[in-house]
Amino acid sequence: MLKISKKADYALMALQHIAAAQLGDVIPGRVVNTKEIAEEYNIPLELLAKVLQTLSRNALIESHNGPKGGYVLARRADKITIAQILESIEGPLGITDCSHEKDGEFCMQRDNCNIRTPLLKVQDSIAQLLNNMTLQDMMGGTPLITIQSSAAQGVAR
Amino acid sequence: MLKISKKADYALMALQHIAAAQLGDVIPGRVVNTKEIAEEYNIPLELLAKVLQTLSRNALIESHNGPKGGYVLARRADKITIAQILESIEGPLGITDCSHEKDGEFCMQRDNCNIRTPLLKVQDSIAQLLNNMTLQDMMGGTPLITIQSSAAQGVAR
DNA sequence: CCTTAGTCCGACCTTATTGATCGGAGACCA
DNA sequence: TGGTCTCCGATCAATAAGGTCGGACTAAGG
Repeated sequence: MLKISKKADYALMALQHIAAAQLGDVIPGRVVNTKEIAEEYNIPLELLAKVLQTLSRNALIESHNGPKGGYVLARRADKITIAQILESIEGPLGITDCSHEKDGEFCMQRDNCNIRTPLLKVQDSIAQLLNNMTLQDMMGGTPLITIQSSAAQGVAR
Repeated sequence: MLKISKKADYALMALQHIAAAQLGDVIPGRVVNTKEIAEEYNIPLELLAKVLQTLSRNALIESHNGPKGGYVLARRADKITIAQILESIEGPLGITDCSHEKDGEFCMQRDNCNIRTPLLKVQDSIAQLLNNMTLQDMMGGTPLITIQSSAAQGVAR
């Protein structure tokens, strides 16, 4: 239960990879294309492309077309939260259907609903969790920043 | 995103109702049948029945057949956690596909996967949240527990 | 300047999961 | 013992996810 979609998974992997490339696993500011990511993680190429398009449309990454093109982070890794990434792909966080009811529409159970309030509390806790964790925080295994020792480069790629 | 299924929703409503009936909104120890719950909350009768069957099979409620039959809580409301309820309906908690991989099977991305560890941290936090909240806590606007998000700190570095 | 290879982009199809439904079996009470 | 009320298991339709195809654009290289 509460499983996030494959597309969201792919988005997280791709962003982690792009961030790592940009922070300097080889060359700082490097542009990385769809094919490279797809092969690295065994993700269906065309599906990953679709995911990256969505992320681009939501201004999390920037696309550069043509030969030597690819994607670059739109802003610093510590300014991109997990919540933003997931919401770009799967839409707004909503444990229940009645989480974001507009005026006028409401579920059939609304009148006597006895679980709405507690569930919204749970939802808030999860939202807080995802909002407080950034892409930077996910870069645990890979060396942060720095062009440094050749040992570090060996590990990174 | 992260939306729980309708069936899980129904399960929570039904259990809350059964618990309320049992704790004495009219008669303590009262047996409540499927039809009563379905009408109270405008839930499709047959679908709710299926949900209750599942809960019964998972030993969260006890079924009594025949006229004047119905369902009763299998144990005290403060001994039933939200996690147990949701898992009965939707299966074990798993943010990602690789959450409960058995030996031998693993996702294609496993080798170079860079997000598995941080996501498992997030999952643990959510599990903790759901395990610490009982059916009792959902009764009548009672105060709720809130966990502070420790996932981000735990993963960083 | 023009060709060409490489890239992103948007619409389409297939498959799996959820939501909902139907008829039957068992149990209790009169 | 008959009838009625209840739970139960198997089956069908709707929705969303996963995956695929061809076209449009860009920038380099001759």
